[in-house]
Amino acid sequence: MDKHQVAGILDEIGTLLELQGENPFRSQAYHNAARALEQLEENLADAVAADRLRAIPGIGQTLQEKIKVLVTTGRLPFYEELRQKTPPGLVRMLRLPGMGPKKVRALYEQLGIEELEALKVACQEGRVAALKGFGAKTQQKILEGIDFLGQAGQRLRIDQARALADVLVGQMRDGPGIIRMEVCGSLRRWKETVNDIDILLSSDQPGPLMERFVKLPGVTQVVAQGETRSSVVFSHLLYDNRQLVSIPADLRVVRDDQFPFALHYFTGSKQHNIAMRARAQQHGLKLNEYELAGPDRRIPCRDEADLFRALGLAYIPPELREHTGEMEAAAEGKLPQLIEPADLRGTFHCHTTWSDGNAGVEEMALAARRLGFKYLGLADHSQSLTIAHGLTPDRVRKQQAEIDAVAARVSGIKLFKGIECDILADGSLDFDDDVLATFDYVVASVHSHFGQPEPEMTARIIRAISHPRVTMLGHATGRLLLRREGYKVDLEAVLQAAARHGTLVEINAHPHRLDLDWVHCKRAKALGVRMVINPDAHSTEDLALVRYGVAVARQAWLEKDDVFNTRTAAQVAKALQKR
DNA sequence: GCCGTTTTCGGCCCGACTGTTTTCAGTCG
Repeated sequence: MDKHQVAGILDEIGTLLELQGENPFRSQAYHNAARALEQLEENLADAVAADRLRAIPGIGQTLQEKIKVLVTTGRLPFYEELRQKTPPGLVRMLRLPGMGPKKVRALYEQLGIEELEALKVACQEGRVAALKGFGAKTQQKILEGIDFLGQAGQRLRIDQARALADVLVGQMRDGPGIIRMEVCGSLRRWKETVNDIDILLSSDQPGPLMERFVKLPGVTQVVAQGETRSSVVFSHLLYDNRQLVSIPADLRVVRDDQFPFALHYFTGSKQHNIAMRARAQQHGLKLNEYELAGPDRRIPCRDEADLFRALGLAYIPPELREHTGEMEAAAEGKLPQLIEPADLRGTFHCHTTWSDGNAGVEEMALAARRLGFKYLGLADHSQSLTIAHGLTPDRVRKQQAEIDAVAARVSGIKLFKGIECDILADGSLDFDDDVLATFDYVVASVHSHFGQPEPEMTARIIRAISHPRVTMLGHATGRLLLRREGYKVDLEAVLQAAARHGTLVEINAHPHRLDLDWVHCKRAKALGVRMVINPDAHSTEDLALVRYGVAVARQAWLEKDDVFNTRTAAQVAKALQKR
């Protein structure tokens, strides 16, 4: 059982305990432990074997033992008993907005409702409104919530949420009365997926702004409207008007002198905030979303940097605010100089119409130049991937001739000739050495036999990346975002092999299949692996997706030198030649 | 269930908003 599975079970236990009406701090302890496990960099089985779990903050004696049982036996009697006495439908009912464990429990105990479908019927028959503590409005909200869950209610990918946030902010900006405005929450921390959009603004007249917000075009539901905070559901068409995407959006308004505190507070994460409040307490101060204050004085701050400084901390970038050691590092002045989007000088994993891309070589080159890139690596698919028009050796020659021709025509951008070469089932490569030798670089990727058992998949990838012609490993885990699945691979072993052979490992930045997450990247860095941020671009627009890769790199505390494509074109050319 | 330079017991962030209440519990972030 890997750490994600164990973390999932601990999370579920926490939820089940809430539904049992347990001490909330006890259930919280399970959620906290789940979070801690997700961020574990090393292999969970190793940590268990070496008795290192206890050292992780949030995991004590009891949880260490439960995790150990789970990892070694794959089961946990305590969990199974808990599941037995809680109908699984109750967990789904918790996802309804405004429904917490107490309400779900009341519905179950007093009406015997244990499924969303039964709840809907009970609402329609008016039985819910008759319950003590419930009423007509609650009943109506539940019905709306069931509807919303049916059509949306899912976490959104960050690229979709950003697009919607841009629309919302743009619409708000058109009006008067706004002093400062910022998108905060998990969106500002660049999490892969987000639950909602949080917008914070400062103003002297919150009332009219609230009115405007809830009446914006695209607002399909007003969930709450107060003097300083409103919640709506916002819907917008994305992808050339082909897909309607909905997401809850919150607006909060504060006075301008409160803005830095509110910005920090609403950016989170929750764990980071709790740690910050504790630190404020150690300084004899109280921190909330409005102020940092002692018993007899308020400490004025113009921006977040002032706030951190007042607590003896260097400025912590939003991407680092996950309570994973950033406070300690900031206190000791040991925060890294994070890689910046502008540090990227080019990218490598890009397809063209020669295989399954939808733009030609020249179009891609021009688009890369417009983005300010100094070089672009073209890496179409190799011959085995027939479904994607993989290049045969003959077409490789023709494509390379075209790249030379485009390079001669287009100035200001250097083109590298690459290939995304399939790793065949046995770990051999899809071209003979004489063909491989014609490329500036080779990205090796798995595109077939995804179902191989872990040992075979691992051996296959390690064999491929130890090949002297292979420059970088493409989508190392094949992880698909939202579905969270990839191929089964011992990533630790793969990263160690990459470190041994000096193989670059790609941070695949395409939001659809973001591959290495920040925990993986931290581990990779610790093992001495250098990374490369690639968008797996199939269109000119996809090139801009490297920004998401930069976000992952920042979350992993990577600096400019940790990432290969921060080098100049000349440095890249030299490095590739040496191989 | 976790945690400890005020603590091994008694805390555990805290304020806004809603709905059902008549002073507050539940939910959310």
